[in-house]
Order: sequence, then structure tokens, then C-alpha cells
Amino acid sequence: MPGSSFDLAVSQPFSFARCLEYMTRSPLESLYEVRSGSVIRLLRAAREPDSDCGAPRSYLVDITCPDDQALHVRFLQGKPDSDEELEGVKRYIREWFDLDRDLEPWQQLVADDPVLGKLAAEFYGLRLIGIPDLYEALCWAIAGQQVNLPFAYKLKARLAETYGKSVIWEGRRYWRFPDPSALAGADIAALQSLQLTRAKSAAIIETASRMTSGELSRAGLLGLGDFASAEQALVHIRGIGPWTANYVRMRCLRDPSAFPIGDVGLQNAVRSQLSMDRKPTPAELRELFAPWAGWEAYATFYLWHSLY
DNA sequence: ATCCAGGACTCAA
DNA sequence: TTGAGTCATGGA
Repeated sequence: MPGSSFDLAVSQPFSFARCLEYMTRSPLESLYEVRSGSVIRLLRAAREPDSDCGAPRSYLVDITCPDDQALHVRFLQGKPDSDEELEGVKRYIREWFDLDRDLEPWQQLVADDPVLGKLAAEFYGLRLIGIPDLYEALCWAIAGQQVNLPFAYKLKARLAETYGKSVIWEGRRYWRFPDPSALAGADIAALQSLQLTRAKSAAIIETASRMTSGELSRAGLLGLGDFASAEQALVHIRGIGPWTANYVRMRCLRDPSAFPIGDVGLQNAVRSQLSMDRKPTPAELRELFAPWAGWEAYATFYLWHSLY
């Protein structure tokens, strides 16, 4: 039987502090709580909820990393009752912190880069914090289309607090992003009342429906063989454009070469780093990113982080 | 009022 | 493929 805590080894370079620094960028984050040196988050049991045992169970976990050698994960509330479920938790956390990535090539690639060299040194060990859950990643991206980040966080929180599950621990409530099944049958007006636009509401419901039916899944997208095919599959869903698809490639499918080129945050970061008096054009971004081929997602992530 | 924000869609060259 | 116009919504 699994115990109440476990460790996950990390490869170097890895800096938990830098990861937490990124994760505290918004005080409006609703899906995890960063304390000094730890993160607390409510996770969903890996097992599918169709096994007739009621709602899928949740685990409240606390993650620390005292020495940057291994993550220490403690179950604060709820606990896997099988090795299979424990593996699900481990898999989620590895995805979340991108633990399976070898960052050495990245560090070497940009060590002397005029633009990224400084950022790579400053953020040494920062991992591309992911969104392992496909539905959460899609909704977060859709909600964040063409709105400022604080508002996007509010929308995400409303979705979580309206359709998600939560537990209370030591007087604080911890939310889990809703499963697609919770939104597959929602009507557009209900989501619009959360201040999502009609188009976003429709897209959030449509993706929920496709995921509930099994037509859309993370495994299915990865099973298409290459990320371009996954992007194509995503883009043909109404409300999901190239930015959203690349965002999902980057943060959920874990494609290191994903490149959300239309991202205004990326554009502003480049503008700032290069002291430009305007935002770069798509062509200029492509040219700038050319030397970082294969690592566009990390370049984007580090540039994002440079804004905070 | 006006502009911006981690866009998408349509339609035209 | 690229570009202009349109839509949509809150926040500064």
C-alpha cells in the first residue's frame, strides 16, 4: 500500500525556487497555493470515474524540494489506495514540473546567446511549468484569448468554483479544475454569465463534449504521431486557433518546439529585451527564434518570465 | 472615451 | 501564407 509521502528525483539543472517564483506571478491563481518553499494542490485520482464508485477522488498534495535533488510529495488529505493511482500522481507531477526534460542541451544552446544568455543564467534551473490536464489547458488558453492575464485568472477561478470540486484543509479551500463531464452539458448562457464571451463559452462546451465522448484526449493527440498533426486536430475545433493550439502543445503536450508566435506577451517580452520601440512582426520573431530551433517553447517561457 | 490584453474568424489577394 | 476588418469583454 502506498505511503503518505514519496520522493521524485529530478535531473539537473533544476531549481525549485525558480519554479515557485514563476508560479507566484499572479495572486489570482486559483488552482494551487504557493507558500514559502512549497506548493499545495488538489489532484484528481487518475482512475476514470466510470467505475461506478461515485465521483473521482481527490488528493491534496504538498510539494517541497529542500535540496533541488528530489521533490518531496506529501498527501495532506486523501491518499492513493493502489500503486496504479500512486503512479498517476507521480506522472502528473513529473509532467507539471517537466521533470523528464534534459535541460543541459538548452543551457548549452543559449549560454552565449545575446538575448537568452542572460535570462538562462538568471532563471537557471527554471522548468517550463506545464498544465498536464488537457481540458484545463484548453480552457485556460481559451479563457485567456485576447484578455489581460488578471482577468483570465478570474475567469479560470469562476470556472473552477462553479463547476469544479474542492476540499477544505486547515481552514482553506482548495479547488480542482472541473472535468469535461461537468461542462459537456452546460449551456452557453451559463458560461456567459461568468463573463466569458459567447464564442469562448461555445468552445469550452464543445471541447468538453468532445473529450467526454472520447473523440478528443491527450493520449489521442499524442498518438497522432507528431505535434503538427495534434495542432491540426485542435485547430479544426471552432474557437481554437493557432495560438491556443500551440499553447496547448507547449504546456500540455510538452512539445519543446511549440511556438505561440501570435502571443502578445511574447511580443512584449521580445520588444523589451531588444529595446524595440514597437512589437516585433511575425517575420522578425521567426528570425529571432531561428537559432533556438527545437527549444522555442522554452525560449517563449523564459521570455514570458522576463516580464515579471 | 480610448486603448490594450498571453486571439479567432472571415474574406480577399 | 499574409493582411485588413470584425467581434468580443473587462480593466486601466
